Amino acid sequence: MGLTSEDIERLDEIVKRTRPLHRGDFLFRDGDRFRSLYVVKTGSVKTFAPSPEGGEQVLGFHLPGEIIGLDAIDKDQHACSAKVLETSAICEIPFQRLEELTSAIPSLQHQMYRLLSKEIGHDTDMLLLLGKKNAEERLAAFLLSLSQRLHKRGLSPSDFYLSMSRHEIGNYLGLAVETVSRLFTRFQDDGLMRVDRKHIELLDLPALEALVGGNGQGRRQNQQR
Amino acid sequence: MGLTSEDIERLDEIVKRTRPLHRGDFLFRDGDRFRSLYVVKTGSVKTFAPSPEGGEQVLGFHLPGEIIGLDAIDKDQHACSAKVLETSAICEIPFQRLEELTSAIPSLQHQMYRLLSKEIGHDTDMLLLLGKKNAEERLAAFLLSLSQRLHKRGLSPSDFYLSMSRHEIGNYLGLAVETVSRLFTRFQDDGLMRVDRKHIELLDLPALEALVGGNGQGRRQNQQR
DNA sequence: TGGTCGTGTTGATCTGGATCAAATATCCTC
DNA sequence: GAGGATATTTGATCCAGATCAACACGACCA
Repeated sequence: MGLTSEDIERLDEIVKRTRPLHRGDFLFRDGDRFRSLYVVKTGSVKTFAPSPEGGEQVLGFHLPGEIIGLDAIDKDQHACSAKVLETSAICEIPFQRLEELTSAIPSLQHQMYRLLSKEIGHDTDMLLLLGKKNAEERLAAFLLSLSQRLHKRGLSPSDFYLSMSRHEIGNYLGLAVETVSRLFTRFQDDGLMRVDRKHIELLDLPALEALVGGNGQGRRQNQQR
Repeated sequence: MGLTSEDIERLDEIVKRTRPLHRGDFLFRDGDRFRSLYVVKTGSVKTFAPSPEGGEQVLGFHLPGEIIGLDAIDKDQHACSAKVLETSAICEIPFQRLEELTSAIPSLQHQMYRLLSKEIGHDTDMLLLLGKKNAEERLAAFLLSLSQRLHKRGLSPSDFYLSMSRHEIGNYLGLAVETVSRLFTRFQDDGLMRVDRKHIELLDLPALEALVGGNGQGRRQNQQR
């Protein structure tokens, strides 16, 4: 990424490795002072924000290689909580130190801008998903997203375990638990995947992609074409 | 914001003022190479992304003081289009130049991080809105958001014109045009606001806030409490 | 003055997915 | 390994909001 090995070393110096965290542990809670970004090394983390009615909105599931906490820079305070879904190794990067480093290393600064920008892009994708896609498309998109992200880390794109509950999946996708459950059943019946508890096998990636893509016509066809 | 007048001047030097743009003009289209960020001085702009089915998702409406294009840094290419909604004055900031400047001015770099982070925060709010709120709450939130943003720029928080169509509002909020129209009528009947064509008068801000806030119970109560 | 087009409103109907209700299946805890 | 709490699944019903279908305005123009 345009960083010299010396740069990498300097970056490496400010990263704190914490001992493994376990299911249910918090990286931070909403309202906490913002100090660090976190990077998932192994395991998974969910972030979620309280909604005014007392419920919560799951904002994302974070897999190895992904960064958490970027939304807190603005207000210097976390607006969401991050909870570990399974035993995980997480790195902590004190933001103050990182910021100093990025001032000194232009290519690192550029990477930071890209990282923040990429996060906006993800959110945009979610907006499209929540605004325009039906239940089936949402779940297919979710499964494919997991698949692709795991694959990027060298893991199997078609055989993996879900570390989150159906409840959390539903919350994330704006669907009721029951709908998620029914869709898993339907997808299995249709030969798209095999589901056993938390264990997922995607049998027909192309078909799932077609579902997300453009064949099905979204929520009928809602709004502007 | 921790910038000296000299800093401001250097920043000012790289900003391009373009002649006024008119309704329908594009700042950029999705797929365009990313070169600059844009800041609305007066008027308004909508950004929207194509959805696979051929429709589009309105991603945001941008009012004076707001910045456009941050999502394109990552891929060095725009993933959405930006269209002017009414005669508007827009500033262009070549990103390359800005990036050089932020390397030299730490407080400006910090502002950039905050800006990007804030954008993520906005998107997060929208996710919550689309994922957990019903039609009524969405429209109330939309109106209040406009109100607050206009007020921040010294304009009336309760009396303004909508530069976007009902269609665009619906698309943005994940609602059908008809629903938006009906809600305007209902809000008016309930004495919350006065609507005349594009002209809006908010008569009862507190009541609107209550609608968004926590009294109504969202989409019933959906998902986790 | 009348016609056409785009936008907005209003009414009737339909439906995807939420809710409600129950029956399992898993998971802990001691 | 029994017993209670939690998660998941499945079935029945309901309803907010989408869709379908007219109709009402302007705005603009010939």
